[in-house]
Amino acid sequence: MTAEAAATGPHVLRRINVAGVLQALRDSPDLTARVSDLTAATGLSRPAVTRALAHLADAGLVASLGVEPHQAGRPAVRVRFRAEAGHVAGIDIGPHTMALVIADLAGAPQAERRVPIAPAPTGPDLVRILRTELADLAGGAGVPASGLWAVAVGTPGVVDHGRGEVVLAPSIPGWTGLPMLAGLREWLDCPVLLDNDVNLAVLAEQRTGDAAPTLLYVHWGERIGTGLVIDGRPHRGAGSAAGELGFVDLATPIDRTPEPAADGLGAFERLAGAEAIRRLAVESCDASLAAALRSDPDLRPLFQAAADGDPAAPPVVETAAARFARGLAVHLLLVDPGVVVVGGGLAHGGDLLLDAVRRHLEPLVLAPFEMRISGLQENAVVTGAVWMALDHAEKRLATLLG
Amino acid sequence: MTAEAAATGPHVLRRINVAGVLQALRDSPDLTARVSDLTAATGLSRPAVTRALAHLADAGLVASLGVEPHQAGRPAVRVRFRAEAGHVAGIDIGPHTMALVIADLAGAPQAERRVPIAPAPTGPDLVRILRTELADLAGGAGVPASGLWAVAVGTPGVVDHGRGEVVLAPSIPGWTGLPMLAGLREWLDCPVLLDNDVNLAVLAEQRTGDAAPTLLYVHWGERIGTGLVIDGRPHRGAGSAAGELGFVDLATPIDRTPEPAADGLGAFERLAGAEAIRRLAVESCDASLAAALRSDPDLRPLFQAAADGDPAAPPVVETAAARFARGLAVHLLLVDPGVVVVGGGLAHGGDLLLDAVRRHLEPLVLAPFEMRISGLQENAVVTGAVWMALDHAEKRLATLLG
DNA sequence: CGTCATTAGTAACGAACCGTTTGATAGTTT
DNA sequence: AAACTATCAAACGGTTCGTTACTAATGACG
Repeated sequence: MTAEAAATGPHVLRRINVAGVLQALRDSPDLTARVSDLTAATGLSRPAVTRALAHLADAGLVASLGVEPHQAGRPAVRVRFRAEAGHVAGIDIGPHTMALVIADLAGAPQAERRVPIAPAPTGPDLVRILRTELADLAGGAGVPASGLWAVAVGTPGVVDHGRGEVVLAPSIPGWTGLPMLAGLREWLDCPVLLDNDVNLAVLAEQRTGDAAPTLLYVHWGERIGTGLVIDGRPHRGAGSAAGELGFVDLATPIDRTPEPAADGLGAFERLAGAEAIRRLAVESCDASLAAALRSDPDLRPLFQAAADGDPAAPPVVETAAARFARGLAVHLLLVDPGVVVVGGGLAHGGDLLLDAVRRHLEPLVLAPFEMRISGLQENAVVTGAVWMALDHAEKRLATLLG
Repeated sequence: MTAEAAATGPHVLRRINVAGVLQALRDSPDLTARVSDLTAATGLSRPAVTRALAHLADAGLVASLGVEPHQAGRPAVRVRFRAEAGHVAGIDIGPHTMALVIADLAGAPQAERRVPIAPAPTGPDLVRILRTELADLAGGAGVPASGLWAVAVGTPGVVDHGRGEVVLAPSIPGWTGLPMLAGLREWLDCPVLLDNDVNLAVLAEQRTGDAAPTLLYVHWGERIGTGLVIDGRPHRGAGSAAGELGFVDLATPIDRTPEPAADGLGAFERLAGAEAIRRLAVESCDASLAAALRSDPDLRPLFQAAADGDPAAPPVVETAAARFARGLAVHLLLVDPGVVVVGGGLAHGGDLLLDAVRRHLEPLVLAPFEMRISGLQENAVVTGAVWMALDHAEKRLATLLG
């Protein structure tokens, strides 16, 4: 048995056509359609569509809505995709909060929750919280645990998506190599996927946003990292280590050997990360603003000051934009993604900051690009987790068509 | 008509199965197989395979080889993929030579030729040479012009692969925006594809080499550029401008604005390109070696000197490796390709040079990687062009299965 | 109020494909 | 020469689709 590339009979044809009808139904507005709509969309004959719908109804994936308002002739029966036939969960394990969303097969959220996490949690702590909250959330939404078709979890750190294991997570003790997924899979009896949070954020931006097939997401906060979607699929790299813009070294002169990092941050993060910008601002701004920035890592006061005409703020914004542009330019030169979405704490800088970045970027790159602020913000990672779980749920859906 | 996603009848099933049988045959060693081999490989029944082979024979894509030596029982008939049913051409338009290869559908070269090009050619010159040489080569190989299913052309510069147009080619006057492809297509009556030479070189490395699905090719010569294959498909970027490692600026201090280039080279090319290395060597090596390097841009004497124990050579090699590592590290951090293949003039440095690069690279990156010298060297681009033409020929092959 | 036009759904038929079964064929081995 | 083995070819039943003809349901109009 080498490839098994070929089909083996008419029943395969039926499966293809049933899948096609289902696809057409799910692509329809409101997830409902008349039989005639489906014949037009699939190119199949009416009897073939009817047969396919009968199969889908047997599998519990479509239901009839009865007759609909009509103009002339016999009223058509509307059929509906039963999105409630299955559910998925997306989970974002962030540094301070855990976000959970349960969505149906159409991706519509059925229940969501944000749980604050006590400082300095350990890996086992997080697993415990996750299990408690997920069970409670699912129960409240009337979704039995067996009704979950797939669960996707996003976490900071380096994640081996293939093996579903956290490879490196400096900020959470006891998180690396934890047999978390095995336990969750056993408990939930469904696939549990794990991925880097930035990878999930890109996915969310790409699916939810303007649907450019290739897109670069840049997390610009204290840490700096990028996620890349190429032709609709996340690019993680051979060792799940792509997107480490934060570790690019633009500071050390070319013929000097870079020093190893002492604080766990990457070279570019030390130059252009939120903490670096904050320190710049504290040094150069007047007393009241400096005091505000000294007490709180949030940079919004800085951007507010710039918007209000404080003369000390613009040079800081300018420097931040210039440095960030130097790093981003490298990525654009190497990958040319066409569309860049910026998220993270610095996204609060808005177009004020982004316009400065664009201005500095323009002479450094060779190809045109678009750049915008993330529209999802703190929901990006959960949303991406839901999308990834949905992608996986397709496989289970396919088995129901036989 | 939105998607037409579904199949529409048993004939589609037949097409799938015929394609599967053909695939199994083409995957067989020597491109030949017995009927029983094909039933095992495809999972189809013997009559189904026989029917499929009859269709393929009608289309001219398979032929019988008669009975074969046997052990016991009735001797089996061997069938053969008729690779000579169609041909493709790959063409590499380099700065000094034009290389042409005509290959059959199996990718086996039927005729090849390298033509020196007089210095400073114009675009129309190149088109004239291409047409003459291609017609002559095809004629000599017994392949009528109408027997070409696809032609792929690789050229330096920025190429819009989608529209098949040279966007930017600083070194060849009258090459940009030339309606070359329209003319060639009309003459040849087959698809003519155009792509950047580095993109084709990667493709060749990926298909010919150890078949890692994701691979980064770095051309390290006077110019520096990279090509990327992700999951078997070339990544060109949204604006066909990916892979411009040569323009990455690692020299300008972070808070200074980079100067626009005066010589057409990129910032990293001015640091680590062949010309920069040569100048370094001329300055620091002793008289005889310096003289050799002054008169000839070829760097092989430098590497020879290093291998022979000349004390002046290692520091130059070391500096070159260190600088190159700094640039390559950026690419590895952002994309994590896993496998890096180095081509171009500096590839003559061999493992002597590459070991130094590996040593400098190791503390700069986060994920493991393999790095090796290109095995194809000056044939990389033509070979890649043949592969790309073959990829396109698949479409025509598919139409023959109906 | 009845008829007609219009649209939706259903049943029957023929065509195409696949897999299984059965029988014929061409060699080798005993 | 007979037995054996693996391959090839033909016939049959099952599944799927598309086409065609027919029935069903509703609004418009006389």
